[in-house]
Amino acid sequence: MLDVRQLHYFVAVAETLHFGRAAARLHMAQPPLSRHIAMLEQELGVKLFERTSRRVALTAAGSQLLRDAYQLLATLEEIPGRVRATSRGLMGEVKVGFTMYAANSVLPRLVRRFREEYPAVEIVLREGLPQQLVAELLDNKLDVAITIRGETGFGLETRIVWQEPLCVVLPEDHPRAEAAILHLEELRDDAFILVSRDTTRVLHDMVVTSCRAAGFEPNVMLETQLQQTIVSLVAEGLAVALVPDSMRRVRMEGVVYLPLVDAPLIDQVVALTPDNRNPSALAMAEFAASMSRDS
Amino acid sequence: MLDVRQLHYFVAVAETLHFGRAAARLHMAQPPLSRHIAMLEQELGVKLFERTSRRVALTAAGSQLLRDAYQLLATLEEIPGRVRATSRGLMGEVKVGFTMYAANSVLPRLVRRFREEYPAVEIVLREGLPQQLVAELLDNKLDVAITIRGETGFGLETRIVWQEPLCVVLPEDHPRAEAAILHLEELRDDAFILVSRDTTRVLHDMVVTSCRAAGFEPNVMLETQLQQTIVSLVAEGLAVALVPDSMRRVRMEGVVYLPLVDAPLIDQVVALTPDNRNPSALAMAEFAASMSRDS
DNA sequence: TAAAAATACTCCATAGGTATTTTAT
DNA sequence: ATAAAATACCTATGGAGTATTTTTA
Repeated sequence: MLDVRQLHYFVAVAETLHFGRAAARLHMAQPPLSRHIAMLEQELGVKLFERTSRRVALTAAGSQLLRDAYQLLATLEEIPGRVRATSRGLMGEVKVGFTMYAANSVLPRLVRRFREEYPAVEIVLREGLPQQLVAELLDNKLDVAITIRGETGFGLETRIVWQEPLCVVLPEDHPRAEAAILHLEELRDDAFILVSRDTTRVLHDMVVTSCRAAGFEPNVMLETQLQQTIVSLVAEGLAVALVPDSMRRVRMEGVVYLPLVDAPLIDQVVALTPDNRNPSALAMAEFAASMSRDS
Repeated sequence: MLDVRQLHYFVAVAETLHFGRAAARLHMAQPPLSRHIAMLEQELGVKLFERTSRRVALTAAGSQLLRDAYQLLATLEEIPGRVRATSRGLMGEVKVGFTMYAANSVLPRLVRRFREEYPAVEIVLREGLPQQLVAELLDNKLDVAITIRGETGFGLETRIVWQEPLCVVLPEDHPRAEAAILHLEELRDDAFILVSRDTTRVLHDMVVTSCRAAGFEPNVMLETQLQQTIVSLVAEGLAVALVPDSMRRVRMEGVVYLPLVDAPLIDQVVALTPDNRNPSALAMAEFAASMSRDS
């Protein structure tokens, strides 16, 4: 294997074309320098310099080695910086899982701003259902997940990144569809569509709890897996529903979204396992949490 | 500057995740290996391994270093081969000058075949007049030149790569235009166009000498710089000319090319300065000379 | 308590220094 | 004749070894 120190020596001689001056530049005496070049030539089995006592010139092989040595020494010098950057989270990869709720609210901004701050960090994005995300976190398939608080279970660190109220979705021919704002008890006689409890327990329970707090038991007509389905069914005039405010982005013929008095807040959190040692993941989590504080 | 030996040690530990086994693989004892990893970590200012007495794992910085180290060590291993290849002429660059005579005859084949044999040698081609090529050779602007023997002057090494006879160009309405072959003396009363002596002395003199050998002094109507011009003027029916056989490739309305009995041969040579140390140039010269022997 | 990494110290190989010779202009 | 590279020989730094201690699962 080539000795990198000898490559340095070689570069000095190749640049000065003078063993004495090269030695001075290297803060060493000339004889050991001559010896090192001779060793290098022997190891390569190739003359690197045409030399007389008056003139030193590179051979073709020498020029090639000079080019290669420049390249190698440059990459060698870059390595420490890259490694240090990685240890500070400025370089690397974060695998981010997220729910559709995040996709419709905080995720795009988070990704955009994080990319500005950490351009050398590769962000790998994967959408999934809340439980799935938790499983992948615990399995180290994901670094962080942007999901709904309460779906995270134990053993995960969570920090709030976004809060949004529930709002009401009504068919546009509903008697209250023209209202500016609703009290939940005005819907005590309506049929409700809920997201199923085993998909997003927190959202399901939040709706039921809110209704009970408003003094009635909701009349649950059916439960679905996806929020999108809820909106579609409301559009058919079959029922009403409570959905996260960010669902307003899903515009659909035949539905209206209305705010709710004293609407309960849904917390979106960034979650990660406490033993995650990926500095970019920690940076991402910290960044997400700070974004929530700022806005 | 990072020590490459330490990078090797690091790779061994990173691959085995076990200091003892890594040391065994490196044919060394475990303590110095631990010390080297510690030094590397100190130099980088970064933890490379999470280690307990039971488990060793890479940190994010460690993974980054592993990737970088692989890359660096691989290029380091490639260098000797590249340098040796360069010294044997298998890699590098040859600057080849050539005349239009070469372009019309031997050059295309030479370049094609040389590229097959020496795919890693970059061939830089430049067309020029014979004297210009010689000047650029002496000035080290060119490595080799494919030109006409006799135009090379002194101080150059030359080897024949191609020989071709002179042939006759006639206007198609010339009385001898239907002949299968001509004796030069049949043209004793025709007007001649010659290439000017200061452009291609050898060609000029060869025509004059041939005519004299055939027993007459050529009636020189005019002299031109370019063979192409000669053919154009012959097409106008103004005169006849003797041109290298490869000029037949220049087909033109109104001219016919005929062979000549006892036609003198023009030698094309590869020329280079005797002090050229570019192995690719020597390879090219040798290759060109051998091509002439083979065909 | 046992397996494995870290520390203490010892030794020698080799990188570098000084003195000198060789070489080419 | 002289500038500069090569050779001879010496010295000492630091890398590797052995023995031992520390650590944690």
